[in-house]
Amino acid sequence: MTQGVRGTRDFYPEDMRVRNWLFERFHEAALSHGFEEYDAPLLENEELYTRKSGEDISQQLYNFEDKGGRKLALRPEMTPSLARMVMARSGALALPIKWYSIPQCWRYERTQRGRGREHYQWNVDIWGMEGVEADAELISVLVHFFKSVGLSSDDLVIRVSSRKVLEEVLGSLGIAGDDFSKTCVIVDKMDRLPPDVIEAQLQDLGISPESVAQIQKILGIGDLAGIEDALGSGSDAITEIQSLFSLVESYGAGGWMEFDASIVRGLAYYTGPVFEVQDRAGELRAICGGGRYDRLLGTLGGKDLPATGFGFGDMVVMELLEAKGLVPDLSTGNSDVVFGMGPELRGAAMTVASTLRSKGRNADLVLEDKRMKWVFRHAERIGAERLVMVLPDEWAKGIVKVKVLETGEESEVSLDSLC
RNA sequence: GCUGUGAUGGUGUAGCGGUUAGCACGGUGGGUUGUGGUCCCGCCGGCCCGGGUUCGAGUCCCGGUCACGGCCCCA
Repeated sequence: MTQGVRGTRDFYPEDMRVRNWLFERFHEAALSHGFEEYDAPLLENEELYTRKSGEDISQQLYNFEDKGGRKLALRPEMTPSLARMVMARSGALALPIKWYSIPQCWRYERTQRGRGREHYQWNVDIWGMEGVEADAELISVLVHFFKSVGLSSDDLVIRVSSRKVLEEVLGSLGIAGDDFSKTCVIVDKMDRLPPDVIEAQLQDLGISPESVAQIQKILGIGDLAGIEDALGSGSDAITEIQSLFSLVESYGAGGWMEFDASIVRGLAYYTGPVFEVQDRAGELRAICGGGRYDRLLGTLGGKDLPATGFGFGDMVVMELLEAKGLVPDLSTGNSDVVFGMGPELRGAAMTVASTLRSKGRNADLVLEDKRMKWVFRHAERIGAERLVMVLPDEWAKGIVKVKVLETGEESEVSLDSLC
């Protein structure tokens, strides 16, 4: 009876304080870079997510039929909703747009440590810019956030590649278009699935074992020089990646980023630079993932508009912050406890509380008949700064007693000068 | 889909065949106190459900339910 739905979390006030702290850092990092917040419904039509590219996301949809027989899904990610919103106003939006959101996202799957069926995912996206300047700006938002919670490039690394690297390799093998997207989804699983499974899936797409070996060799490259050797310095993919690294260097964030050809990402819609943030120790799942998706609107039936963005879940980063001792002790934010001695002073206590509140103090008024002992313990438990006592003799003279709890210092203050 | 571990007051836990089922927090009443944080005392409140083994089960066995992990998979 007291249990929530499997894979969901309750946020008690002490948990909510931490969540708000984290979200405030998200907001601040995005706002500091000129992004605006948006939101969309948690419920979407299922067809928004049922793509044809073999992505598992559609298998893990938290979906159902409503009373009108409509097939709906709880959003597993924010990007399709965002794409829908952008498409609906495609002619009217002043480009580029820089938007962010902290939506709750859902998926139906087996729960594990750090993986519920629900999480909050900070999404930051730029639409209407083709250049890697936009991708670099996203990296800057991320680095700003990490610094603001006390994480450094010793803790984290942003691993970057580009779908164009694979595109060039696969193109030379005669694989392009839809097959290319499907290949990316399979290649993304290479380090998780047995080689024969991967080979079988790739051969279904008409890719020979020799080509598979070629792909694997490219994916093993972990530095820019290596990939330049492999693709040739004139290649678009190389030029783009080099440009991105150079821009990130200008932001002063060069130390955070590394090239890694094995970063592919499991979503079919990526088209250009893709990245993941991982902990240096390699103990956690990816903290954040993102990339460029210039042709998503086209697949949804609209006109293409270049776009790039990332999604950043709240669970994995909290694990890291807790492990590093970076989650601060947060107080309840109550500054005053107001207590009227006895029922006849209840009204007076309300007047005092109102006065304090109008002066901008957070006042927790004791609404019941409680003993002084309880009031003190209560004030201590909620971490109040002061206890404001309305006592019979003093109140007769228009005075209240104010006690600073930490120091024990006590003073008598008239209602007029109370603040 | 496969698998492991667990379930004891409201919360967190100890107990591993015979205990008045212990402790801490909480709630409540009282003592001390300046009607006053600490401290001290009393009280409230519990063995997930159903079978079985046993003279006797919170404890062992079987089934169920739920929870938390791991694998598979992964926005």
